[in-house]
Amino acid sequence: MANNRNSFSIHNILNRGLDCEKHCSLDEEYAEARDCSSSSLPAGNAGAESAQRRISSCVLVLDSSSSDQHSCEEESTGGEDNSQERRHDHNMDQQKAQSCNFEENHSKSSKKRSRAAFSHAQVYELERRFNLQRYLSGPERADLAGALKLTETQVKIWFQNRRYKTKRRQMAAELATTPTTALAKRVAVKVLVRNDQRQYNAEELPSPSVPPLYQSFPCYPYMFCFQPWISGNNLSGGMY
DNA sequence: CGGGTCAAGTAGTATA
DNA sequence: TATACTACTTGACCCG
Repeated sequence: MANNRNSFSIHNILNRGLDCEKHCSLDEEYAEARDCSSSSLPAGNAGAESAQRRISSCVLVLDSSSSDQHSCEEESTGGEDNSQERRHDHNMDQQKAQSCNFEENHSKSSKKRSRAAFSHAQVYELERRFNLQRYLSGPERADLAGALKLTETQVKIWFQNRRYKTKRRQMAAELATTPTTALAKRVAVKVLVRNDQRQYNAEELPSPSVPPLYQSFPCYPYMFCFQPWISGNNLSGGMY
């Protein structure tokens, strides 16, 4: 699991947010969701569709008011009566109970884990901030957490998950656009014949029993991008 | 009901 | 050593 770590410096971190903005902006995701949301969604774009619903509703909220918790609660009592809104109502109730007592809930080792779902306004603001910068300093995180009525831990985890999600999507996109021939394994092959002359003795020939590839490379999801035979940096998980 | 999404949990690592 | 990171994994929830 820890085999493919990429070390990074503060310099990388500070530059990363700007470098990757073109790949993973909210606008792009929203546009992509819009493009795919009509008929015949390919497999895997269900999320894009729901993202569209989610984001568009966020825009509706935030266009007309601020992004604080009050506007959020007002939104949930608005005219829309779809399931998303019902979910949101539930989320808000859940959050009233959870978000304020987040640390306490964590100290209790309850068997049943509850999943706090953030409100539209909270997600929108988190996304907006994520587009500006992928990493938050301590004070920045505290400010954002305070503004969104979340804990610093929740903001930190959200950014961690968001970075990983972006990376996964980018890797999947790269994989989809990379021709399969480019992923073919490069194998060092001994030159057997050169200028019509044999370059080997019969006993030098390798054993025909070559173990199958899958024995050498366990099948982790997303790991196939880090196959060691791919030289260069194009697919080496080059961190955005 | 299966699969996707998401917040949180976990393990290992880097850094101050 | 504490903290935050990545790279998953887990469990709850939602949707077709």
